[in-house]
Amino acid sequence: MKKTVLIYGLALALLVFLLEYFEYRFFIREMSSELFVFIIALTFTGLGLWVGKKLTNQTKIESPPFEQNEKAIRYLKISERELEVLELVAEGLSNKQISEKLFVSVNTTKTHLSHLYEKLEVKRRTQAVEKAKSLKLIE
Amino acid sequence: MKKTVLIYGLALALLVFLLEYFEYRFFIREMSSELFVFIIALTFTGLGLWVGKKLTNQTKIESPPFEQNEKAIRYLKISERELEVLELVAEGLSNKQISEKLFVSVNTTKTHLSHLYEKLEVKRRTQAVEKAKSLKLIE
DNA sequence: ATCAAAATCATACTTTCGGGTGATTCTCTA
DNA sequence: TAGAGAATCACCCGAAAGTATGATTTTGAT
Repeated sequence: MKKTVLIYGLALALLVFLLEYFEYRFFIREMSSELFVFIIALTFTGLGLWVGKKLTNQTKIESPPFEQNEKAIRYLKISERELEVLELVAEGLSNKQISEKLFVSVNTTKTHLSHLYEKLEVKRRTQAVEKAKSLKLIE
Repeated sequence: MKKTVLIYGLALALLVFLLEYFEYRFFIREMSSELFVFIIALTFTGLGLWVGKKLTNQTKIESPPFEQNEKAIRYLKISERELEVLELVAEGLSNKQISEKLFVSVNTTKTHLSHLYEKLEVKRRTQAVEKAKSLKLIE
């Protein structure tokens, strides 16, 4: 990162220096103004591309961070509690285990699940997990 | 992609045109040569970065290719048929649906599943799917 | 040809899920 | 403060899932 910026700065400085040194007015007389601008433009487009590649490579190779699709959650009108249940289902817990974790009765868990199935338009918990993951509702 | 290149081309053409139109020699007299080069360079570095971002975003979002962990499958002694069942379970199918797809009885499917649960050391289909995915047995 | 593993199926039984219905309490907002 | 939505719980019933045990058939390797 720092290295990339440094190299970029050096390249920039070098170009300016060279132009100055060789009296760039001389070049201008030799080539058309369009060509001159073109060369500068292409050079620095290349540099920009290169810098961009360096920068993105360093941020993208890392872990692909999970970002929850909150829009979808809102759109599907899935409540906080329902989402909690969904996450636990995705971990493979049984209704009973989920109920114990959340300190509610099994019936409550079942109700939440029923609502989830409706909203996700599925029939089974496995399908719910699949859909929820594909919609990025859960990790 | 095409759009990106098009916009880049247009920006380039526009700049050249403007410089020509306003007799850019006039500018040069007003500002130092370093400054002139600087502005061009910065402009096209920015363009390069932008183009780079567009391009990488389109190539990087692609799919990270799935490669099955065959070693683990062999180590766990999971048979072909069992793996098939596992994949269908992961798609959210019921035992009945799986049985129909594989042209076997529900009992057979259940037997395969029992064996899978043993080998994966889990109790439920949801956990089996979770574990199988984390072990890269299935996609 | 024999042996072992895998695949198939069955029967019986228990547990878990899921659907349907209805009720109560809480909380937030118009 | 009235009303809507969320969370809680209960009861019932049928369907699906999972367990246990045992049996037969296929298949591949020795």
